[in-house]
Amino acid sequence: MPIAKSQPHGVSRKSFPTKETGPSNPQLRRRLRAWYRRNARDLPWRRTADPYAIWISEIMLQQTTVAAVIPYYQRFLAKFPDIQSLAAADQQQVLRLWEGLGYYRRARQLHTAAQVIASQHGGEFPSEFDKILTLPGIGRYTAGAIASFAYDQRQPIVEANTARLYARLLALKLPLTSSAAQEALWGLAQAIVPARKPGEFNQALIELGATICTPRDPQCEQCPLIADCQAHRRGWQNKIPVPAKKPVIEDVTETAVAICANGRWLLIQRAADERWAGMWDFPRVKTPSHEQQQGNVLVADSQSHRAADIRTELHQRLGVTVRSLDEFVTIRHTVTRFRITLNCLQAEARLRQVAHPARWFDLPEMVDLPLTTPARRIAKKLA
DNA sequence: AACTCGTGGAC
DNA sequence: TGTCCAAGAGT
Repeated sequence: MPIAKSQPHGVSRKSFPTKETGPSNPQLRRRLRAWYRRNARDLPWRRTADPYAIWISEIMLQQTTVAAVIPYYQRFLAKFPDIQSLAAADQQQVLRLWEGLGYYRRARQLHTAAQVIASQHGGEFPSEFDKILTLPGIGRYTAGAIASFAYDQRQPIVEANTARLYARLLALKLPLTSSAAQEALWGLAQAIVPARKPGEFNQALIELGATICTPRDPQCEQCPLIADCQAHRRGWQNKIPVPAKKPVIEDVTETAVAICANGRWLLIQRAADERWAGMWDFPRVKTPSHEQQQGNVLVADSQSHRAADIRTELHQRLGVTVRSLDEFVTIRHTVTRFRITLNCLQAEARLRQVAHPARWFDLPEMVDLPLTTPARRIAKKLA
């Protein structure tokens, strides 16, 4: 469970360690607001006060760039303009609209949350911070964002842009993911958010982090807070925040088989406990490999999978007898900690009964399904 | 506290 | 080609 709900009125100005130029300096806030009024980008979710629309945008924006989100946001709101329409939708439609955006749990929880709001909040998005925070997929940041943007409540926010900005203002040398750093960042966020128009002010903080206080080569000369920045004062703006250590990437080779029978294709629905849960994929078989670590990468040296083995496994798992087995395409796909080389084969089979999670689809049906990213690429080549 | 979960753009 | 990174949440 999330911790330490913020206390909007619990922190006095004097309680935060501050100098003349500290975060409680009203000049700082005035400069930031003035800068924002001149430099704010015109983003779709800044044109609305609808908490539903703002909610959708915040979920989509989690770990996702603005440019990637915009077309998804437009399509999603066109299809599901309100909580009721989303709550009434079936999950496959929601996933289809989310396809390509990644982190699909967001879509499933968004859908669940809409149903919770419909059944438990009278269909109206809750305005109380603690109630917002209880909804699935909404954590401390997103609850604060919705509360401040949609309801203009004084709530602090810490996300990628603001975390970097705060870390530089404080010359914070800790990794941002550490609990000590998180405490400092939320402390500053709480101290800096004003009582007047906190939503606009939080947007201004994000905007400054996104466009001026960038990860690399920040444009300090254009920053309205240059005089308040401890990192700039010490010339550390390129050393803060300190990089986190990167996880080992594993190299994986798999074989996918596009099996056709009488114009229908065999797809598998991914299980709830695996990647791309609920989405459809071409059947895959593991390619035997011998992993070996090279530097920071686990490399799989894999001999090409024998056709006879693939045929046997498909028969055992799906009860399908494959006749031909031809090379099709190879897709390289990088996911969180894996670099997947997907050898795709094309095959023909007899149309036979298959049991869940497998199913046959004709081409028009297939293109309407929520497909995994590699499966979508394959489907496009088949069409 | 460390992992998991995706994808595409910038450099 | 590789590396970094994004309006995080859940476990």
